[in-house]
Amino acid sequence: MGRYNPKTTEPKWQKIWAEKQVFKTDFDPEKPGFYILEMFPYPSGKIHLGHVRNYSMGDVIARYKKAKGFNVLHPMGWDAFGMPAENAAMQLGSHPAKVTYDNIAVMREQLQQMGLSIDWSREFATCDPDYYVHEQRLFLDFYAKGFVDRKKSYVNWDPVDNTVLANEQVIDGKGWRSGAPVERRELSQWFFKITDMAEDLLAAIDDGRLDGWPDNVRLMQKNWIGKSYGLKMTFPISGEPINGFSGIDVFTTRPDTLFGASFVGLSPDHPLVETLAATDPALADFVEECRKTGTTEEAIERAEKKGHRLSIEVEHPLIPGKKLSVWVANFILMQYGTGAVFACPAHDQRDLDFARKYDLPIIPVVLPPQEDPKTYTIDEDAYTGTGTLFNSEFLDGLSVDEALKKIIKHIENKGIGEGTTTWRLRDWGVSRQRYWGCPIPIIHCKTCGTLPVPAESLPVKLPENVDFSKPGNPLERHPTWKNTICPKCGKDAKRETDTFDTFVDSSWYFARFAGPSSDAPTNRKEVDYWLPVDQYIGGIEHAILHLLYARYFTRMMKACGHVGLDEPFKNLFTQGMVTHATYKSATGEWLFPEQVENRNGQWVEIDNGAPVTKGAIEKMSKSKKNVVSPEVIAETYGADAARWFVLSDSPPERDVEWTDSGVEGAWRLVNRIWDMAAGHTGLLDGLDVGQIDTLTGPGDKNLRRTTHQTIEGVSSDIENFRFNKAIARIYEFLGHIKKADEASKPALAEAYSALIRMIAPFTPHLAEECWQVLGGEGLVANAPWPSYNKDLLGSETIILPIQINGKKRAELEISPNLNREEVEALALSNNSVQRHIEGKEIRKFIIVPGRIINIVV
RNA sequence: GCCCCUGUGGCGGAAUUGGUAGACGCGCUGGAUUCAAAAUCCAGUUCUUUCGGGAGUGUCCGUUCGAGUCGGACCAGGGGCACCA
Repeated sequence: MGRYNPKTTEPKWQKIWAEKQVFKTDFDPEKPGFYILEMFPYPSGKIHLGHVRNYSMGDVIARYKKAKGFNVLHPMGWDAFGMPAENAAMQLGSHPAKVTYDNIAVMREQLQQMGLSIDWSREFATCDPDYYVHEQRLFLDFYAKGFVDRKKSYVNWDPVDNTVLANEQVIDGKGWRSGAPVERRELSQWFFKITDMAEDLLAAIDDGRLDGWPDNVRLMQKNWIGKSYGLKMTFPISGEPINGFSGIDVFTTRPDTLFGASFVGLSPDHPLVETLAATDPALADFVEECRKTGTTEEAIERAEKKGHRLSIEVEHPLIPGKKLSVWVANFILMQYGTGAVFACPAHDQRDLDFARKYDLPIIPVVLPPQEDPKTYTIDEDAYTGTGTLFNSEFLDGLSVDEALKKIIKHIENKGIGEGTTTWRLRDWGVSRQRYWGCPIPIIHCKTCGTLPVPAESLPVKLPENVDFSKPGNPLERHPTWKNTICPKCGKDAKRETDTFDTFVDSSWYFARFAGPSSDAPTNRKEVDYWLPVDQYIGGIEHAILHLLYARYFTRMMKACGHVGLDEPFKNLFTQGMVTHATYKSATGEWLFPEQVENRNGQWVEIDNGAPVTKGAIEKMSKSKKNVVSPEVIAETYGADAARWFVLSDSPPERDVEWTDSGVEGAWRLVNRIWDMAAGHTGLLDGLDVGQIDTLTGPGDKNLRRTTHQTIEGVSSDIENFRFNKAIARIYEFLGHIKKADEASKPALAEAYSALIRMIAPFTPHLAEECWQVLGGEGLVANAPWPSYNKDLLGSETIILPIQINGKKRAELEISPNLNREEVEALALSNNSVQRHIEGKEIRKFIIVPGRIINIVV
């Protein structure tokens, strides 16, 4: 037998799997279905290590479940709409469709070379009109059901390019191309009313529907939805009403601190502020200044706290005669609550920072335990903990919880406010002013208003001849595309030129896979059989947005009869990211890792020796160029070694920092297994796989015990996503097989048969080749998973560590079924134990059966 | 800033969830094989030591017979923050 050559072996088996349609899946109500799905990739051009890791994990599960007798659905498609293709069109002049489909062709080839057990017959891209026509149909259904809304919201506006920018395109508050300071601008946009379902999206997190999800993801979603109960109340404006406002409605989750109120703060986007700014140039300047912060919560929160005092004052609702100043503050978000707050600086850090800056009063009203009300003061830090109310009239002496209840009741009784539930979650804005997305099927008519495109006119296809020479939305400036006629009155009308957020595309693709050629958006019969996805796998970076939108979308689809369930993903596994250091040239451009090297401790560009700044270790992303291509590994060592390697070292949920070392080890393993198999040609000839497990032979107890222990361990490791541990076990098993010289042929056959079937999910090509050489029946891809016999797992003796005062001093090898007294006697007779307890009194004798002995002296 | 996560030898990591810290792999050292090399195989590898032992899981403090694991405070790194996907 020659050396193992993946270059010929891997394509050979891929061809055989394809010809025999081993991974093609059909609806079969007789068999239990198992739907495994990895988050589908954006076709960026080449697969990267994150993909290899993600799809290798999914493939292990898919092949394992198939071996366990499930009808496995393991599809693949492309999240194909999005900004990068449109940017490429602007920079290189190529059409987004061409760029996208070219990239898909390359990446499909690369994925196929990995030997994944995917049913390629179900493949689609979200930019296929055959896919997005159904997205438009779904939208019409949602529109009819009242799930869709049109309202104003803020976007990043580049005043030079006259275009809307994505958050990613805003760098230090400036447009990425123009360099102009970006403004926050209001625009009418389409929304899905996700807040209407906030209650159920939240409830499902804790009522068992998401029990198969990781706790941290559930917690993140819970915090994101952000249900909170508080008080909405009015602070009357002193004197005459201003511009029709007689009071300011504020929302607070800490009404217990009402007597510590120091001032009232308004968002720069608050309607009252807008009316005042019309006649107050200084205020208008301040508001404009605030709007330069951009739209992200992060930017607003991190910006230096700034305020502008208004000329109006409000009255404290419970303290007659007390007036509070009113400020516009840049950190107050219009989207949350009422866009106005009352501030209690003593018990809120942001309010405290603001109060210190503008010299506003600080009145503590919650006294921490063990503090004296006469001497208690607030220094650097606001006190946000629990305690006893003081300085608060009728609330004095109450706990925070009691005070919250009492004050809400009190305000409600006075009729100046009410207890209210608010949500952090905002409606989902789906409008994008871009070309490369699914057109929103809406028609604007001057007489009839806004109308949905009639279902029979779908799809609304993207025009192909578009102009990318300038920034802005090509659909908007296309000479003819937006011209249409009103479906109601027949007069000239305009198409909606916004396209969908790409999160819409990825919110239902999993349902489409269960019937990819259906005339309706979904094939109900197949959807009911396959869904929910039994195992969903993807990056932790999608923990909130994608997963929350998909959960909401599924509810909307259910309401329209397209699916029969609320929660699309039964079990979720979030893998860690593949990270790598970033490198920046002296001119501030990102560099690929292969462009730089370390010379005497200094990072330089290989081409010209120019100095390079090594930046943070971040998730691999094309925009920062800190990517390592898996091609080199696959070309040198083959797909199996690459798959084995990405799963072998790190626990799957953890981030991995990529290093080159270690691939060699995977390559060695491939060869080692091949050599072992090649040394036992025909070992499995004529043996029925199912029968091997019951064979017995003399003198090979140890080998059989190891074989069955390994089967048990590897099976549970795979079920629990502990691929690194499964692999470690296989390494140990290899060592045992090699040393089992005296084992009989049947025991050896059992070991080899189990070994090859256990490595098959990890290194499928190698497994097929070995299976063939050993004389296994059929394809290992179709072979059942090895089973183990519980009776063969146990060993005759166990090793019990002995501790004296919690420190290990000796070991005891005993039979596991000795009783307590016998163990105690054996322990005390041990030499090392005697030396350590000599002359001391035994105060406690702890025996944890099968675990440990601890003697306290 | 807010929410979530992570931290163990030279490196990636393991530890049955409170019970022998360092499985397995990488790297390194020594040996075998070879004309030589590659490949392969075998052995060793937390630090320290007067060879009895002592120290040790980011830092400090606590709970316990016993802490990598539980609690508190802190430090460092990563992810998300609604138009990157």
